[in-house]
Amino acid sequence: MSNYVQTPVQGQTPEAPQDLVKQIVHQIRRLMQAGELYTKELNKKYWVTAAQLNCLIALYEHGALPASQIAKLIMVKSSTVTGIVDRLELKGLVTRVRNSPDRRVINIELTEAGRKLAENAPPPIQQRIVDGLKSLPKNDVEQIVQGLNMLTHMLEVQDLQVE
Amino acid sequence: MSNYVQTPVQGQTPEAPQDLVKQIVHQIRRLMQAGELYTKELNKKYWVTAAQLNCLIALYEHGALPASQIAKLIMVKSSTVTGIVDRLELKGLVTRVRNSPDRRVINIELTEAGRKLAENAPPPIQQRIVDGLKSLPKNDVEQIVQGLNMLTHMLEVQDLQVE
DNA sequence: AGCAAAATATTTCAATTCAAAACTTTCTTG
DNA sequence: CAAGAAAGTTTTGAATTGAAATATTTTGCT
Repeated sequence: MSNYVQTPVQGQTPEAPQDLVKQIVHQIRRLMQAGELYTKELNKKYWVTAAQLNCLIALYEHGALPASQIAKLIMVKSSTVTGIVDRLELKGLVTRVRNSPDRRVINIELTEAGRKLAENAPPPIQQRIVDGLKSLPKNDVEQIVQGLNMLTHMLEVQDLQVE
Repeated sequence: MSNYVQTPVQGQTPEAPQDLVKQIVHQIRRLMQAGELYTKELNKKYWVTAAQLNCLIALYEHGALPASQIAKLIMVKSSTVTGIVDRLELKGLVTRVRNSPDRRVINIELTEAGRKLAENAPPPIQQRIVDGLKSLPKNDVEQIVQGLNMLTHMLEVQDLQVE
């Protein structure tokens, strides 16, 4: 924590912290772009995108799952899962099986190749964060977590208010 | 700041804060999804997406700009700007003019309609954050900013290492 | 002058994402 | 039991995003 942390201007009105808001929005966009660039790079090197890898890992950790459950775990709508699973299926990493008594549900399970890929997984986005966090004191790590918690909690409360 | 902040487990090894990393990744995904849901909602109500609105606001604040400059301001690659400007042009909110001595550059400028829209802009994502921040003590706001700063700084340094 | 390199913008391509609508199957209710 | 609501999945359509390739123009160097 150092020179790149801009300290707020003295005498700022507490009601309209416009520049702080700008900073926050800016940072969020940077996070998103970092994620996008990372997934492209991942796909080029390992033939699997971040979304696909998240899906594989969810299946590895929880066993075979229907699309709706995967959607909840990787935080995406279920129509998005369809496309991700399509591509994983084309690569032979998962299969769709209709083995539930409820014939609406279609379970998605790892193939052998999928399981192997999930096991010695190519570095997901997490690894980069792990590496970065190693160099920070624990207090800073907790500050990041709490800041994000406040932010997401805030945005989700706002989401509800709009409905 | 309260119950939704998960306190870390006692006796955790400082070298592998796996659950903290999981929380951070989870929060980032929540931020991204909040942004996605917001832009869809915005588009439904105002016929303009968040990316398009950011582009309009950049032009309003800086005057006519070439695509490469817009790309830097709104933090996307310039091939992305092309598509955004295409759609804004279709709606008559911007025009492309080749008025530079350097005939490679194509300046994008607001039309009257675009200027009006940028002036009394429909609430961009910022507004939601402004509203949320109002209910937080200033210390918390600064914590959010600093947490994000650390995170993005970390990811961008990592980005460079990959090149 | 001439030619290679750089800069600017666009095109093409694939992946992600969500909403809305469609489809199938199950559940509920009268 | 039949009609319709609900649940699970997929399809369709539009926007965003970035990489890579392409086209045009400018610049720099010999």
